[in-house]
Parts: sequence; structure tokens; C-alpha cells
Amino acid sequence: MHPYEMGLLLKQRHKEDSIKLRYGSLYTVIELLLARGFIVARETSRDGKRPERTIYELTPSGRDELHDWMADLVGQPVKEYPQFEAALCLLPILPPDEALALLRQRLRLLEQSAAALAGQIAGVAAENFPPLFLVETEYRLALQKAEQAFVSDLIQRIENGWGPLDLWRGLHQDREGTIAKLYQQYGGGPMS
Amino acid sequence: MHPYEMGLLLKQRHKEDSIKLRYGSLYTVIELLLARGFIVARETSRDGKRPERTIYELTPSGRDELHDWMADLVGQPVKEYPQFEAALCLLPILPPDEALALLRQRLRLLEQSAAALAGQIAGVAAENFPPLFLVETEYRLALQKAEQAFVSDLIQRIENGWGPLDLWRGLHQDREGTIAKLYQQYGGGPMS
DNA sequence: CGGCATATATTCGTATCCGAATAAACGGCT
DNA sequence: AGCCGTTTATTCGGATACGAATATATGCCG
Repeated sequence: MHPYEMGLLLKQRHKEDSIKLRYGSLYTVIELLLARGFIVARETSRDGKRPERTIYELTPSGRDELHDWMADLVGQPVKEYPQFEAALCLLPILPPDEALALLRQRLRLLEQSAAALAGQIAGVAAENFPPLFLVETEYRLALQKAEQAFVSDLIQRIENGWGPLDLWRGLHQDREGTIAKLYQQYGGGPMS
Repeated sequence: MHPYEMGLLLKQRHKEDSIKLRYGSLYTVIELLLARGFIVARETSRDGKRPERTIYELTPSGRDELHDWMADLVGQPVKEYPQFEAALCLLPILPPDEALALLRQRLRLLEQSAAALAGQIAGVAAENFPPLFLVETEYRLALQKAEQAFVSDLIQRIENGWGPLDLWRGLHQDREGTIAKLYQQYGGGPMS
């Protein structure tokens, strides 16, 4: 297959929803695979005056690597850094009322996209397509629902004075340095 | 604050668990913030013959940007690309029995790290530290539990012949091209 | 049948990222 | 007092990522 065709195929099979695909990077990656001997060029052809295409093919060592990589990805969870987690780290930066409004907005958007996902799954399932090839979408949906539940719970807790709310409000009224003091006050706290 | 101190502070407050921090990148980022006017250098000092330290400070425009950025991060969910989701895309590459074994291993590791997280939360909560500053850890735990539930469910489904299993086994017995045929057979399928 | 949007396929330059190197000061141990 | 491991603080160069540009072919609408 030539690189462009790989990209097309991923797109047609909706894999780009789950595998980040940047056309610019595609060719760099191919070159890397080539340099490490995981693929070899089988032939180059050209159609009229269009750019030349190079067809690549997997080597046995490439097949091994694919297998080992997959085993690693499936068997070993790795820590990743979702943006929302980072934002929650700094949540006290926002005044509580604004935070609440934004969380409500997030919840609304999550509900919408979860509904869309569920619809997509149902649609494809109705065509009798084997579920084996949809499992990544089910995973995405499961995580979204979990986030939804978390945000919804967080909203309720804040509404009920969680935080504690008065302390949080305080951070936005008097002058700075308050957070540092807090961390000092609770000595060990989460830093020890 | 000078860059190194920012790094230390993030580390002491356990924020590096949630905010990816690479010492090499820190200085690049600071330079960017400087170039865009979000921070300014307030003073440079030097202690003996140690490298010179530059103390930076937030500008009003930087404070605005911080606020807008936070509002965006909290209010707008963004699509991200966890590695496990990509792996699930290609799950049929592994023979079903191996996939099962690997999923069981993942489940075990997830259970362990979730227990560790829960312990950490309980420990800090016991010291009476305001929950406002732990919210990112609770989020992480919630997502982990959801993944756990998903994997556990997936294992059970596979054990019960889901997939369908015979088709999946078939992919690893006869020669190649079978997946492509499958996608053709189910016409519209997930690609149309 | 002319023109304009879209598809085919890749290259390139810059932006970003990050591990490793540097180099002085400090602390503790014998 | 001298040695060694850790902490302080930053720089640098190579690896990676990616948006935008390129240049031709094709389809289709009026």
C-alpha cells in the first residue's frame, strides 16, 4: 500500500475517530518504519505526471513488532494527561459561580456527543456489522458516560456547598497568596 | 517566580500527576509566554557562580488569557486519543485467546492502580484537606473505574462467544485480505 | 466545453518537545 | 578536611509533529 492509500483506508473505516491521523506526519512515520526495517518499498509507479507513488510492504520483523506493540498497548495501561484533568487541578482559579456555569455547559455538550455516539453504534449494529469492529466506539462511549456522571456529581456537590465554598469564594475576594497559605496550613497535605 | 521554582511547586503539590511536566520544555514555554506578553521578567539575580535566575511575573493580559483558557478547558470537551482506544481499533490483529489473556492482565493492573488512587484520596481527606484541591484525583479515579468496568465486561462478552468468535478465529487461520472482504461484505458498514 | 471544486500524492519548513548535558553549591559522612 | 551523592538552575541539539504549499488529474454543473 502507499501512504496516501493507508490514510484513505483509515478514514473510510472511521478509524481516524480513534487514531490521530495527520497527513503531514504520515510520511515521516513511514520513513521511520522503513529505517527500522519494519517495512520495505516493493515498487514505485507513476500515473502520468502525478507525484510518484511508492508501495510499501510489511516485513516479518515488522509483523513481529506489530504484534509486540499491540500486546503492550492492550496489556499495559499507561498514564495519559487529558486536558480536563489538568484544568481540574487549577479549578480554584475560577470563581465558583463561573465554574458552575462552565461545568453545566460541559455536561450539556457531553450529553449531546454521547447521544450521537450511541446513535452511531445503534445504526451500525442494525446493519448486522460484527461488533468486534466497533469495540473502540463502545469504549469511547463508556468513558464519556463516566465523565458525564462525574461532572454531574461535581455540579451537585458544589451546589451543596462543597469545597468548602466559602473558602473558595474567599480566594477571589482578598488578595493573593492565599492558596500557598492553604497548602502550608495543611502541612503534609497532598504534597508531603 | 523563576521556572525551576514553578516546576518544584508543581511537584510538591502533586500536580505533576495530572499536568505533564518536562523540565526541558518548561523553559521553552516560558519563552513563548514572554514573547506573547503574558509574563514579563521582573528581575534577574545570581547566587555565587550558579546559573543566573530570572524571576517572571504575570501581566494583566496574562491573567486574562489564563482566565479565558481555563474557561475553555472546563467548558468545552475536546476529543483526545488515548492509546487503548487506538489499540481496540486493531484488536482483531491479536488472536482471541491472546487478546483475552492481555485484557485480563490489564484489568488486574487497573484494579491495583485504582486501589492506590483511592488510598491516596482517603489519606489526604483524613488530614482534613479541602476536597476542592483533590478534585483532579477523583476524576482520574472515576475514569479508571469506568475503564475497569468496560474491560471486565469486554472479557465476559468475549468468553461468551462475542465477536463473533468463530469469525475472529478464522482471521488467524486462512490467509490475508479477510478483513477487507468483511468491510466490503457489510457494504455501508461503519465506513459509508 | 470552460471553469471551478474536489481528489490524488507528496514535500518542506517551521514549531514543538524533550532527554541529556552542564556546572556550581550543598549536605552529610568518615 | 575531603569525597560523593543530591539539589539547584538552565542550555542545547536532535527528534518529532504538523500546517501549508505544490502540482496534476478528475468530475460535474451550467
